[in-house]
Amino acid sequence: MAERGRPRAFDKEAALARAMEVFWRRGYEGTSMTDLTAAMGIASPSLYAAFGSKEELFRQALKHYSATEGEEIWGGVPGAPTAFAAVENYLMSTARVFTRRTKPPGCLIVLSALHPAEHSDRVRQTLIAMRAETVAGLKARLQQGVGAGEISPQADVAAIARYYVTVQQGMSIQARDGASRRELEAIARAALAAWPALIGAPPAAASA
Amino acid sequence: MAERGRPRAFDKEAALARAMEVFWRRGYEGTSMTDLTAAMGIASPSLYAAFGSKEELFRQALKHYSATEGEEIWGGVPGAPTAFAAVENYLMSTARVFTRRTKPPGCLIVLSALHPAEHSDRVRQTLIAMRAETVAGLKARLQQGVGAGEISPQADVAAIARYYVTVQQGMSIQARDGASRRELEAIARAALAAWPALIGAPPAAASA
DNA sequence: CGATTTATGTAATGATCGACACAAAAATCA
DNA sequence: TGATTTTTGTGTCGATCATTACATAAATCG
Repeated sequence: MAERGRPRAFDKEAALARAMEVFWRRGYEGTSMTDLTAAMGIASPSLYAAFGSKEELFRQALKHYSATEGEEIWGGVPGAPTAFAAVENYLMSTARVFTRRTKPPGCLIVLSALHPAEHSDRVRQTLIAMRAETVAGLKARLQQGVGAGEISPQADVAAIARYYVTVQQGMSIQARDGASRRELEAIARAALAAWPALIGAPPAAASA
Repeated sequence: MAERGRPRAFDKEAALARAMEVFWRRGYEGTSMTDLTAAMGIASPSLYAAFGSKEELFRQALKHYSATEGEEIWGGVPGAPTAFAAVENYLMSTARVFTRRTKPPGCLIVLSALHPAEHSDRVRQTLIAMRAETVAGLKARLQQGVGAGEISPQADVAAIARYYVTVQQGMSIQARDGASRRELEAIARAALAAWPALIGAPPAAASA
């Protein structure tokens, strides 16, 4: 390569991974520049030169999270053999990823910015959009299940997708409260127990 | 009454209600003294004289929340005719209370302090304990259902309670993301669809 | 080599955080 | 009335927030 100027003295990818973990554990607003520079092992001018600002660093941390943790949770969904297997894999992967001893519990995308605030509202809106995309992605996979004859065309796949994503988001709270992997798996199994009742025609009461 | 000294010039109960709503909307750390004094219509020395500190004000707001919103969500649970009716009432009340146009979406107890932080960790621990009490309360109501013969003695009532509380906590996230009352009710119905499968003996796979 | 470019460490910016000192105001008590 | 007690409004405390000036260090280019 041989680029001009003094070379960077730290590993940018490693520093980003550290930053991601701090945001994950403490939230966007709850993370201070002091927290970040301490965890990344660099001074603030280096952080600004490499990542732009706290908000831009967070956005790059979001990408890193999607590529690593997000992939581990969601990776099995698109190629799952059935719609049920996709949902099952999604929730069971969640139970595992949310309870690793070396990583913060729960989900970065769900927990990082839940409250409206002037100086973080763009971040919050981004996260809301990402969560909506999760519902849309699961709905799309369920729609495949309708095409495959696994799910009734009468079923409300949007509602089913929203339900399972809601359970997964609740698991973030539970993980924060100290729930074990086994407990999260039991929650996932309970949620999956509704499946047979959901994939048929909707009950008459729903359209009344 | 006739107490000594200059009388308070503001309504303490009304000011507490305003403070509760600010904490509810913006979270504990996300709420500043400036936010509070503006919403309550008083200056900070009056706030400190009447409520002690930001943390003590929050704790009193928590009590107020439990007595009003909490009661509206939970009130029907203890006296419900059946265990199923209790859970149904819990989730349906939640869908209504979480989506009132004049109030912040979602639950104060669930959303206010999810991240560990030095100057708010006692508050966070209190909220964790309150959420654990919710699970314990629902479990106790389900246990009554076991006694009444509605639920199999083999069923894992602790897991069932944790599952339904998890769904309700996920509904807080959904409400924050703009879900409507109808959408939350659909989530609740989907969660309730698991009920028949949950109240029998646990599947063999669960104990393997 | 000297000139240029980029990164680093120190230190400081203005803004905001929660909390409080202080004195004036408004009530009761003697 | 004067003494006592409590609240109110103004102003400010040190600490911390995200961000950046500035000078120095370390690399490449000519």
